[in-house]
Amino acid sequence: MKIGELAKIAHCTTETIRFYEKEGLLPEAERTEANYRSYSARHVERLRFIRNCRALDMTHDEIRALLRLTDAPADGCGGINTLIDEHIAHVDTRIDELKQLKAQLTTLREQCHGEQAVEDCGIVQGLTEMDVGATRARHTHLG
Amino acid sequence: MKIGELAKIAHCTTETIRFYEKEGLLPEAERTEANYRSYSARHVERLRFIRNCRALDMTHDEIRALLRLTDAPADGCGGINTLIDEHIAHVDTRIDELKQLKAQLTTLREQCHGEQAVEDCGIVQGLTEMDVGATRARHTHLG
DNA sequence: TAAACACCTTGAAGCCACTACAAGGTCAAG
DNA sequence: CTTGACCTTGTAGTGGCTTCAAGGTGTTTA
Repeated sequence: MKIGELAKIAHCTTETIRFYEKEGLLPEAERTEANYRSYSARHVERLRFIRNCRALDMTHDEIRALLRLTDAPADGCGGINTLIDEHIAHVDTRIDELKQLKAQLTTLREQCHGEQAVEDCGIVQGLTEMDVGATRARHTHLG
Repeated sequence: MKIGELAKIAHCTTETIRFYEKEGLLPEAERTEANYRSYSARHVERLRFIRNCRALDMTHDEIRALLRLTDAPADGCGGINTLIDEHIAHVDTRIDELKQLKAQLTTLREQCHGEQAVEDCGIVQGLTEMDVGATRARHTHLG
C-alpha cells in the first residue's frame, strides 16, 4: 500500500504521515524499487491508533507514552489508565477555563448595547481598564 | 518609562513587548540617548488593552481589528460588538467540542477497570478500533 | 511513442504567540 | 573598577502540522 492510500484510510494527508514517521510515531515503511513507501496492515493499525489519539487532543508526547505502554505487554494497563485519567483532567481544566472566559466576555459584552460613539462604548472602556493580573500558569496543553 | 517598568505594569515580559512592537500591535517607543525604549502613558493604556484582549484569548488579528475599530471613532461601536459576539461564539464552540471530547474519553476510560493484560485492555482496543472520520473543520482558533 | 496527469520523493519555510538564548552595550552602587 | 541590573539586537525553538519548490515515477490516453 502506498502512502496516498494509507492517507485516505486514516483520513489524513501524506504529509502528516511523513511527519509522523520523522517524529518517530510511525515506524519507517519498506520501500519499493522506485523508493516509494510501502505500508502493511500493522502500519494502518498504528496510524489509526495515532489519529484516534489526536482526535482526542492528545499531544505527541502523550501518544508516544501510550504507544510505549501498549508495546510493553508485561506491565498491564495500569499506566494506560493513569495516562487517560490525566488527559481527562486536562480537558476538564480547559473546559472550566473557557467557561470563566465566556463569563468575562459576556459581562464585557453587556457593557454596550446600542450604536453609541466609540468614546462611550463600555466594551472599549472595559478592555482598557480591566486589569487581568499575572497570566495564569498553564495546567493543560490544550490551547 | 523604560521597558522593564512597562512590563511590570502590564504583567508581561520585555520580550513580549518588543514582540508586540514588531507585530505592529504596539506603536514604536521614543528612544533615550542610550537607545533605550521610552514609553508614555498612552503606551501603557494600549498595552493593557492588548493584554486584556489576550487574556480573553483573542488572536493578534482580532486585536488588530479591534484596535482599528477603536481608533476610528466615526464608525460607532457596532463593529466592536460584532467582533466580540463572534469571539464569544468561538469560545462556545470550543466548549462544546471539549465536552464531546470528554464524553468520548470517559466512555473509553470505562472500557478498562482493572489491572488486566494490555492485550485485553478495552482502552487499547478502543483506540485501535475507533474510526473518528475526517478531521472536523476548525470553527475556532482556540486550541 | 509521447504527452498528460496523478502520484511519489526530499527538504525548507510558514503558521501562532510567544519564549529562550547569545553576545554585547549602559548605568548606578559599592 | 568591578559587580550586577538593566537594556540592545538577532536567531532559534515550541507543537502539529501545512505549504511550497523542484524534481522522479508510473499509468493512461492520443
